[in-house]
Amino acid sequence: MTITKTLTSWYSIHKRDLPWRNTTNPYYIWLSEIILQQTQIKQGLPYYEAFVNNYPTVFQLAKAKESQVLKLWQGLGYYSRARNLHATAKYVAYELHGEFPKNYKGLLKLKGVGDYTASAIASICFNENTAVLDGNVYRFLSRYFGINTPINTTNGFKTFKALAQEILDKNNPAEHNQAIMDFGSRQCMPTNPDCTVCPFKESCVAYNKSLVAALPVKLKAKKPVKKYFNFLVFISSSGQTILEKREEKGIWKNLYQFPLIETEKATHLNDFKSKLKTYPLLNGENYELILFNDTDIVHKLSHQHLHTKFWIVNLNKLPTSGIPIKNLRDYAVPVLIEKFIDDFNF
DNA sequence: AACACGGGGAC
DNA sequence: GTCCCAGTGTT
Repeated sequence: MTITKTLTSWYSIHKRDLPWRNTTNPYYIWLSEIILQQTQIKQGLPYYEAFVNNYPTVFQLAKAKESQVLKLWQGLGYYSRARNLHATAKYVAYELHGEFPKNYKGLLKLKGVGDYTASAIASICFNENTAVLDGNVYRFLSRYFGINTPINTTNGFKTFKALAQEILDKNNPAEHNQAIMDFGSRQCMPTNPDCTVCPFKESCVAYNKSLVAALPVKLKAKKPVKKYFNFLVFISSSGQTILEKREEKGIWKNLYQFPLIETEKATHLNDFKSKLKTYPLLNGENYELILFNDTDIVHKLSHQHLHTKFWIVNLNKLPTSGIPIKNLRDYAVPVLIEKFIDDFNF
């Protein structure tokens, strides 16, 4: 029995019924693949439904404003995916007349489409023999073949990509690729897989050498840096507040937030008050300052831990142009801000 | 080659 | 707390 026959036999019983499994339309496959990058299916599924419903074709996505696309993406993270999604939709709609490239090489040129996504679309939509290599495939291959090369290195990528390509079913790459990913996700899972029911238990190197928990090998990530954020939540007597768009590159680009003052360490009421005396927006203004959260809210991201205070600034008239508080929810904001808006009773 | 980029969920 | 998730782009 070949690997691929065992995989597809397993897949015929255990495959999940997912909305993008019933189509080979590259627009829908592309949409699902971008949404699922570094994202579990359970988390991405409602976003896929929302995008399909709001933008049934690439032309409608192309016509949308980026702010609308980011609003629909709100909460999913890695927002460059949404910005690249929109840019690519415009490119496909207006430069390629709505037709996605029909092979790996062409797909790879699209913004937000890398080796994995190009391989997935090329195989699923166009039956091109390009093996996918995602977290699930890394895990299965490293265990089955007993390979301890770290997966998050250039050498690891080359090694596992070549192996994935070697075992790819050249007669049915679409089925093979989806089967191997589902298998990694549902049978050969990261922790405590039930290897006693695994169809590969006779030949799996990791299982037979008790290396399942040790594979795959992955180089350690850096520790996240701590940052100290102070958001100024302006509230005017006419019910307005101030939102700013994050224009600079980096985290949350093109999302909105309350005016932010970042400090080197945690602040307290009195030193923050004196700090505000040199803050341009509040220079010479009369206002009342109230700290919303007594203890810092710690928002944990992969690379940053954000220790956050929300300062309520009550005043008669805003020092600059603002927006009605009732319109706050029209703007795409980070989850940290969204949670505050939910918790604070405006 | 190393790093930045979100947020949720499992253990 | 640690690790992972249908990875990609930048430096």
